[in-house]
Amino acid sequence: MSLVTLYNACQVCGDQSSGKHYGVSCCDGCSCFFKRSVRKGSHYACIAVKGNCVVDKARRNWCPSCRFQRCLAVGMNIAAVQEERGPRSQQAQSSQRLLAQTPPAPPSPPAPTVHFQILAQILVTCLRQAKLNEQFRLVARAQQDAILQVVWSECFILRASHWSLDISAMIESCGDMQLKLMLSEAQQLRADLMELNFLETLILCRKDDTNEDSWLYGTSNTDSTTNEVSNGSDALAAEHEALAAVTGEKPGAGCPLPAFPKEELLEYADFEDPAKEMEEDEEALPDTMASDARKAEPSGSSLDDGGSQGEDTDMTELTAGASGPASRKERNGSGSDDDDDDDSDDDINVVIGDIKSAPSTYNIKQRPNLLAGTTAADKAKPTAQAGKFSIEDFEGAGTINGVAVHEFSIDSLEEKPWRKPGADITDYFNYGFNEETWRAYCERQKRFRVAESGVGLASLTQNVNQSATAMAMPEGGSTANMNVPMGMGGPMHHHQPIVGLGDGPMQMPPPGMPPMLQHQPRPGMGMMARPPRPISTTGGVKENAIQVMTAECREYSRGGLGPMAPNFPPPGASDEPFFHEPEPFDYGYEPTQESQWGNDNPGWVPTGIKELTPGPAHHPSQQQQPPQLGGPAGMPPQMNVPPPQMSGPPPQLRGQHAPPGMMPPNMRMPHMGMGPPPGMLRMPPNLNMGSQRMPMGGNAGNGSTTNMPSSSDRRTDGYEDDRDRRRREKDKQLKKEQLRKDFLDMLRERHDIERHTRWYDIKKKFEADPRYRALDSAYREEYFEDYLHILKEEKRKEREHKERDRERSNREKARSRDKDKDKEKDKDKDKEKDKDKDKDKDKEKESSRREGRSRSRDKSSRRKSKSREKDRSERSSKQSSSTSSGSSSRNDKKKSHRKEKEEEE
DNA sequence: GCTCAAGGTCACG
DNA sequence: CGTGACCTTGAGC
Repeated sequence: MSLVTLYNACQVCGDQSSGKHYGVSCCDGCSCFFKRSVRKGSHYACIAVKGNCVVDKARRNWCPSCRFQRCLAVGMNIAAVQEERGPRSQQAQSSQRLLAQTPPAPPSPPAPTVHFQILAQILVTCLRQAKLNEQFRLVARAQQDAILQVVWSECFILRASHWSLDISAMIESCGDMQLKLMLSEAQQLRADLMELNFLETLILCRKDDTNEDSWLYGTSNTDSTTNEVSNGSDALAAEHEALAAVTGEKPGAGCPLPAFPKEELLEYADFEDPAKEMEEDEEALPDTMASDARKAEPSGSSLDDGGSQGEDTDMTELTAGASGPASRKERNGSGSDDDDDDDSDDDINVVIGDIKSAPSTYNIKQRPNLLAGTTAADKAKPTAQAGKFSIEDFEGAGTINGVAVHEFSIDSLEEKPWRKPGADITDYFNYGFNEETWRAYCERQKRFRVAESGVGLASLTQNVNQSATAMAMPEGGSTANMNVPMGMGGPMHHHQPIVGLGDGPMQMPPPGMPPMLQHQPRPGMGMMARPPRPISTTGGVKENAIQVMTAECREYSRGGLGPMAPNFPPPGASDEPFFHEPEPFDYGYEPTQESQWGNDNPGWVPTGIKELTPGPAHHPSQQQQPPQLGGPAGMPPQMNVPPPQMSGPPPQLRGQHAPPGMMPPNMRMPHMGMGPPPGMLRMPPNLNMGSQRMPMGGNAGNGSTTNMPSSSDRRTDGYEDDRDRRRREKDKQLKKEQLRKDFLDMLRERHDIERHTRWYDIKKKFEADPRYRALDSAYREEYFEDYLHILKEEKRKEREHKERDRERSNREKARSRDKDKDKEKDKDKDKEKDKDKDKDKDKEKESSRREGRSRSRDKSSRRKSKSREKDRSERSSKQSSSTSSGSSSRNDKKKSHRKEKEEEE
């Protein structure tokens, strides 16, 4: 082992390298670990599930999965691991036999198996990442599987292009130029981790022709909740399927990819599926494969699609309007021409009738104490069923002074009790909101609501304190406002009064509202517990009870949007990257969206979707709105979305599909109000539909169809707004990071900070520093803690290093000491032997004296030879024992050998 | 004979 | 039972 390698760091764990092992400079531990893993064919599962555990000296044993993955990533050569040779005692014999029988296999040309292992590793990683994708997780498992079957190849290319190890050689060896080209194109994106994840989400969550039929729109059996038919496989089956697809079994692969040996891949799929255990009891993999349209789509183009969208990473993001398929289509140039196609599935239902008086099929759990009043309409509603959500839960916003809670300006409060010293902010804000984040949250709520239907606008007008804010609302909201034909504004002011805006007691407030205004999320609400949207329960204006229901509406409801109680994170959260970027040191509890937003049941999916899927009976033929009732003539179909006030199912559909207690068709979830969930990119374009919907309601009121801006315009506006917003947020994030860095640098400049230094003691010393001032006070202490943590880590490493050095020097000293001792012992022995010889000689002399000089010489020579033999045997026994104890060295052997020779001489 | 990179062994946690 | 330090072995120079 050379000194150079001695002080190299292990490429796997950073420990001291003991030389090159399997092609990589690494430590004994990692070498051994790799060898054992390969030999045993160990399949590990990441303990943290994420597959991004830190592999360093201290933590390399935490997660063997990640360690092995790291081994592969740094290029350890599986093929270099030889077969077991058996115990040493038998090695000599067996090796001779082996040598005679078979020529030794060359260890290193990287065999195809290595490629497969690594490529399979990549594939498993990207499948796993997909499963962990925050947005993708919102989709039902079975749907995830279906999507993965279609898009795995794109994800694979994406991951492969950014794999830590350059796999281009492997890809090249596959001989597929197209694949190589795609890979290099993807590599040119040079996406960072966040962008990578974002692109992946785009791939996973985009809507396209394939999946809207098969799973997104509920025409397949893939819904996990409604279709309990399970083939016994778990979600891992998706990986199997995807892997199988690579092998050519399934035609779903869009990308040309190297043909993996199926066995190996399946093995790998088993190998590292973190979700396996978690999902064992989950639903089966759907049999439905992607539609032909999707298959026909050149994977390259789809990747390019993702890639081009990658440029928009910072702008697309959360809102359906911006990131949904419509925007994609617009960007692709087909624009609104495709709307018809889009909407062919939209199943527009126009329902005329007295919704209020009609028996609702919603399973409403009445909460009379919270309802704004028991109007006739309210009374008409059916009684609640326990465990089901209530439409009021959604639609009935809590109110403060007659203003919906999320439209109520807390700035208007003269007294802000949560600011008082000693006040517990959680007494006033739930879900981690504080005044600032709540305010921003409300802003966003308003924006979305206004964009959606104008209802928010209406409600804003009720709030004097906020009207100005609303009008000055940045981004999409204002645009939408301007587009709202106020002339149609019946619904806002008269025809469909807004729940919670009345004088009655407030209704269900959104999460985060002051407890005084809020009730706890109810069991059974699950993902439905989203912040409500104002809806009429008080007006009961029958003549406007027109329902236009679109598939988007349904899709919005069922696309897994539920888990987000508020459909988008609070502003505080929005500062965070859209994705959870794997934190290298992140092992602890990580608040998920679900946990933060009080989602009781993340896996919840609305029931009855399959049954509720509109059949041919109410397909466009039926659903085309009569001109006098539906949207204005010529209005794009997606404009004809139901007015938010709608609270009952289309009468003609009642009872047709929905069993008693089920949600009505087209209303799988009483979605209404909020914006799309973060990153629900696959949502249909009209999810951000308020601006389209509102005029619809207005139109219902007076039939006016004039001044209707085109939906595409509005969507584009929303898209632009979102782009800006994303840009701003990204900039903000960068600034924040820079501030943090500066702050840490500032701390580092002071050398008197120690582990136990307290922030309050030291912060005064920084007050003059601009870096200190630049940072928001809320973050200072936090970053200080971070710095202390970093200090600790550094000290720990230093200590370890010193200890290592000390141990090494001790070891060396001990060795030299042992050698000295051995020498001394040998000398002593030699002396003793000499003495013995002397004694023998004396004895011999004596005996010779006794027996006679003539015979003595012969005898003594014999004795001498005997004693020599004895000595030799003694030494050899000693030598063998020392070698068996493992402490002998070659030097010792040589010494003893020399002594023997000397003695023989 | 040296170095390097395979192997095996075994105390340890 | 996994880990990792340590030792042995054999090929190549």
